[in-house]
Amino acid sequence: MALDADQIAGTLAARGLRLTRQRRAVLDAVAEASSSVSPVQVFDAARVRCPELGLTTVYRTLELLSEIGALRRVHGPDHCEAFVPAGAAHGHTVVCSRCGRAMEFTECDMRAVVDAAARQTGFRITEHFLQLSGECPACGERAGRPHRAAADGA
Amino acid sequence: MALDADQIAGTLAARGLRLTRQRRAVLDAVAEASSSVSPVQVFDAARVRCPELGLTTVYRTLELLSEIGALRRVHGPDHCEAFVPAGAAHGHTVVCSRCGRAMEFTECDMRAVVDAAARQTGFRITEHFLQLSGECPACGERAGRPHRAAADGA
DNA sequence: TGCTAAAATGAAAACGGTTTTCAGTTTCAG
DNA sequence: CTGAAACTGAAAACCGTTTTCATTTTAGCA
Repeated sequence: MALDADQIAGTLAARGLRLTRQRRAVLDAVAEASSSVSPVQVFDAARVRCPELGLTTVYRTLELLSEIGALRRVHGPDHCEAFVPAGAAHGHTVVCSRCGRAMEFTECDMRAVVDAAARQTGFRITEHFLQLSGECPACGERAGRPHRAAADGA
Repeated sequence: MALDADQIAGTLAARGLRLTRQRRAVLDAVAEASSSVSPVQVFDAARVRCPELGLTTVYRTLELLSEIGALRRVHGPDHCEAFVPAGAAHGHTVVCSRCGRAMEFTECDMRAVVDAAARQTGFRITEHFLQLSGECPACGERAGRPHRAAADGA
């Protein structure tokens, strides 16, 4: 997920802040994740690179990086507090209910749904959180289901 | 939100469970709320009717009523864990990010989106979790936004 | 190169919401 | 009436998050 470390470093510097080794580790951990991640997941992942990293710093950094727009907070169905790289914020996640593998999909046109909801409720809708789940191709095959082309769409 | 107490009592009875005074108080508290409510809000509201009600019971009841489909869990603006009465129809929830008020919308046709996601990822999609958030009509007006008749079919 | 002030850090304590434990009460079937 | 199961509230335990605090790192500068 394209998170330009230099650019982020610049944004921080403009505030007199720094992109330290710890912050870099947190940033990378979120960027490399295949789905939204909770603070503890970030902690575990980032610790591989930066073993002396503390959980406190993870929280502080997630907060900070959200503030400057590098990350985005999302409400996951499981963990309420989860983070995704800001670039992926408008993509959505498909999670395999068998193996947990997650993929992003970006070709999502929610306009019709959002418009319908706005029409029905009168809300001015500004955000949507969508998470799909099902069976990934690998699990489908493993379960003996013939591997139909992805474009099949059924 | 129409929550038919008799029907719920029946659903509970089918499991050998009961709609006690306390559970009834919790149910009513959520049903009467104008927005999504947190466990503590339910506690406070239900206590007016049932002063000896304990917070523990509120948690247990909210869990139970969600399980049988009488309530729906949503992500509130402040509190992650919030509840709204579940409409009879299987719908989705729109939550106001200002005041927490929630509405259901049922005219949701996710087929296009789901198909697109399946096409892009190769997943066989079986479930979706969708939550919209934005600004409810009342908050929109309060914020000085002209009341465009979104709900009036405009 | 040293020095200073600000930024940043981790460990531990504090905090607050949720869950579990437990002993006692209510309800229902027989 | 009696026994078993459902149900309850208070208190304790639990767990994720935030705050506190003493220490370390860093950038700017003489």
